Amino acid sequence: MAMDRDQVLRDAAALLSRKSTATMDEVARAAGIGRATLHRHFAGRDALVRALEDLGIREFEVAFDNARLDEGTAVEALRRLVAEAEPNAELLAFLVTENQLFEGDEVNEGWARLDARVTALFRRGQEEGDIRIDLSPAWLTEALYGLIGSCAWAVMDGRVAAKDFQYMIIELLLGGARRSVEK
Amino acid sequence: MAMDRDQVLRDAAALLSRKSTATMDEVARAAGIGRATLHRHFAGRDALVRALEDLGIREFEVAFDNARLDEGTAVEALRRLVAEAEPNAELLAFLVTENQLFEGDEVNEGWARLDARVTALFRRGQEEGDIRIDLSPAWLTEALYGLIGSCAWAVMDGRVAAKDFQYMIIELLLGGARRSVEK
DNA sequence: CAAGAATGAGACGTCAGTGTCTCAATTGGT
DNA sequence: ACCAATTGAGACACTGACGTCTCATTCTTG
Repeated sequence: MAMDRDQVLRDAAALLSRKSTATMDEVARAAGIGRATLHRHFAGRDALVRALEDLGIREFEVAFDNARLDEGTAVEALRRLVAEAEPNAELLAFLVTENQLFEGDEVNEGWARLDARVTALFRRGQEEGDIRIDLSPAWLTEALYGLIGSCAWAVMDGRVAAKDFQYMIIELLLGGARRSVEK
Repeated sequence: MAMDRDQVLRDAAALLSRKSTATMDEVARAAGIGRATLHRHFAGRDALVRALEDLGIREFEVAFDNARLDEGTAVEALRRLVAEAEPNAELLAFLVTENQLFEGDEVNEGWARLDARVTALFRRGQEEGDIRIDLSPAWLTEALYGLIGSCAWAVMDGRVAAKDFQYMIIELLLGGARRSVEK
């Protein structure tokens, strides 16, 4: 069977986001391939992590494009964004939790660019009056990442149904847990 | 200077939550002590992690007690909970992200007990009509952990002011990002 | 069906991190 | 000021993971 590079990386992300000290052998097993094959495609652990960063940035660059963050209201764009992010949620969880990586790297740049797009989205929502102004765009961005990661883990552990992924994130992020009188 | 065991563990958690592959030497430096001293107090890396689990569970057991989760409305209790959790937010972040640890351990039990208390709090809020019923208590629990961890990191990185910690978490968790018409 | 490419399993040397030890320096209590 | 306890720094051997290699097997392509 031909190795699906991206799928291997996704499996690696799912494992490493939960057990970042996992052995290369464990990563290989988690991806269903041999350790030798893993080394053939990724020179070493560093290269693997670098590849995870690259894939993550590329995937979310595409996801953001597909979500058309500039179209419609910010709230609508946010819904599309979460939907587009779902397939790569575990990858995002890994990148967010392991940002030891962003130390003097140029990867920092790619990530900063993504960050800026999300932050700008929230800011636009604030300017249009749809998003609260007492919560900073930077915090809302972090919170979005955190909720996506948390939900991805909850789904992995079976505490949240996969089909509820988008709903749980969007509803909590936008509406909050408190039950409003109206509605 | 006498070594402050708990402070060392807190420093270790702050580092390990962001760089879980950190060396014992790096942990020691982060805690401002020598590697030998670190080994004197914690037999090894496993023992260190175990100590982090123990401290975390103990701290949050106390924090939950102090928050008096059964008194007043669930929303009020939740505010107290976040306030009590703040000093140990980085510790929580470590425990939540590195739950590889919970594999056949008895630590699982301590954590499950804490989990149950938070989940029960959200459930109580739902029964009292203050919390939305379309978001499961299990998810709200995970989301709370995630937001606390995310905010702790954001504060560490300077993206959120430390003084806004409680406000950012509580307001987002309870009220959501969307700006409601009334209010 | 045959030739080429890719994979899995295992063996092997290497090395960074670990855990232990010693000893001088510092600290804290009396 | 003294003594006991603790610490930091360094040296040391050891271990587990890493990275490379080989070879038989499987998969792919024409």
